[in-house]
Amino acid sequence: MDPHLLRTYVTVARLASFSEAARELGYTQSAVSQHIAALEQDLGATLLTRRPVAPTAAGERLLDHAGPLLLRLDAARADVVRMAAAPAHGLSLAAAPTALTARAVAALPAAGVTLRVLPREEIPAAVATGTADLGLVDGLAAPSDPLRLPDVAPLTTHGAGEEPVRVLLPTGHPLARRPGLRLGDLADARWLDAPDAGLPLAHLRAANGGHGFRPALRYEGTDVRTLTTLAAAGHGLALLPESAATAVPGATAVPLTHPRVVHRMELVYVGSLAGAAATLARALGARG
Amino acid sequence: MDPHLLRTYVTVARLASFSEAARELGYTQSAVSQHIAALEQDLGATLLTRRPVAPTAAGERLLDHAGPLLLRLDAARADVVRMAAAPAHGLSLAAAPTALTARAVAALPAAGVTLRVLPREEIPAAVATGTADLGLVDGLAAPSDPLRLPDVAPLTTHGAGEEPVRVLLPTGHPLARRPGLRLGDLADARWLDAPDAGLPLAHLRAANGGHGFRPALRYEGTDVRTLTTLAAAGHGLALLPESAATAVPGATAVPLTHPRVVHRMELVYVGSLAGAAATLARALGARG
DNA sequence: ACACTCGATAAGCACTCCTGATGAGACGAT
DNA sequence: ATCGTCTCATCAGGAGTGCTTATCGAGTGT
Repeated sequence: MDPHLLRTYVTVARLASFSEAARELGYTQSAVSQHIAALEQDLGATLLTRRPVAPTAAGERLLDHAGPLLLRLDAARADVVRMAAAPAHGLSLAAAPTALTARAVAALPAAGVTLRVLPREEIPAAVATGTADLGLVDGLAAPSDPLRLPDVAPLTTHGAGEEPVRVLLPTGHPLARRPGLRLGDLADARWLDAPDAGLPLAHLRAANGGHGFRPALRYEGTDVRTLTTLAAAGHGLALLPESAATAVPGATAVPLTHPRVVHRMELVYVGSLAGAAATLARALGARG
Repeated sequence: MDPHLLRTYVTVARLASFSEAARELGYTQSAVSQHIAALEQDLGATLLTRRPVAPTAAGERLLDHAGPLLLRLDAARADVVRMAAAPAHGLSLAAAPTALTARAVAALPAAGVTLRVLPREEIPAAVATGTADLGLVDGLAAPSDPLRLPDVAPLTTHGAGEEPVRVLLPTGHPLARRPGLRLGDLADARWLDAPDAGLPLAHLRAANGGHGFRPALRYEGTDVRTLTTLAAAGHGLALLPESAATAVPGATAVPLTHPRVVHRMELVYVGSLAGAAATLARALGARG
């Protein structure tokens, strides 16, 4: 199972074409054909149907594995290379959209920081592969419980604060006057689905036994303001940290009383912090 | 970063010898030397000091990555191969020690099952690499929260029941008469440390901010009866699921009132269940 | 001082892996 | 139906890789 072969396999599967994959990878079509044949012989299973080119059942399983595998490989290489390379001069921070509270932004130094906003799931990968020196992820969790992060590499995490969670709804909404809301009562409401902006509706549905939490409008992007505007306009409910949900024109943020979850922020990095990264981490309120 | 090179690297690091590693891998010493040289050139960093052979800082990082990486690789291969191979006749179940409640054991069919008890952390790997068809893991979690499992491969998990947690102490112990105990009050007590038998003291310490929960006696093994006997003899406290902690001669099991955690069991498998495995899963009480 | 162990290096050779050319189906247009 | 075209499989050849054997140089213990 040469990573090379794996890489050509995933591109062939993605492009659904041997010749296209060959062009993209800089090989000849012949080489790609031989790669796939070698993989199939090695594993003792046909991975792709030809004409049309599509993964078989076994091929689908391999695809599930291949992504994380190649990612980990990149992460390992980046990690080791980083130790040998000269320390970077700038400092780059990858943050989830809703993790960028005013407090976090205020903690950034005046100059020399590159800030990149990414979907939450991609942040550990970005940190592991060296795209960012420091990651700031967030998510819902039971109070003082650590977040569940995809483990692409051995990463270190530090808690960096928690805050209450609120349900954002249009001011005219019948539930907007309530002092608090229970999530279970909102399963049948219309929700915003914004996986990249930190509103993982699928998680809520899963926590509710797979029922309810049907998406009304799906937003693909990482802008929280857009999200709050959509919620205010009645396109669906949004579950947001207090700091992101307050002071939204035309919307009311009602505290969530049950289940007892908080919006938690965590700092992610590889190895140990040094220099500017350590300073920033302290400023962001990282606690052991 | 050929997995081959990675594999020889980890064995060299483990054996702290090029020649020994060559013998174990069936290569010549020369080949091993060239492998390491190739890796070092590829990554642009020296990974090992020679004489004595020991990993450098960069090498240590690579070692951290290599284990999970090679494991995932094995898991991927096993998963794909399994799809092509004939379905196994027997059914093998890997279970964590404290996950084997009387209810679980009663659910096993009369014949045709291979049962293997493993430390909790190894079960996902065993299932992923095909060593077991079905895994039964357990652990402490907030009520209805899923467990945190090392993700070696894309695995499916199903909740399979929760039960209260109890602190097991000798009947004569001053705290044994209490109706309930708070974990925070027990940080300074003497605890049993049994990582393989499902008593991860390190987790308790981590949850407590790294303080307290000092190990009194460390037990390396997977036998729960031994553990309860040790607790009854006063060698240290043990945190166990209700079903494992009750009816222990000489010991009293006091409910844990805070934090609100439960002992949760989950079924782990790869892909979807079929045949005997599905029947067993239903019997074990798996819920969607 | 000596033999011995261990890792690095050099040379040789088999084998791998790529390219370029050709073959074999499938599909659409005429 | 026939042709042209597109796509993947196969074949043959050559550059390069990766292994082995052989030898060296540097520590190490006797």
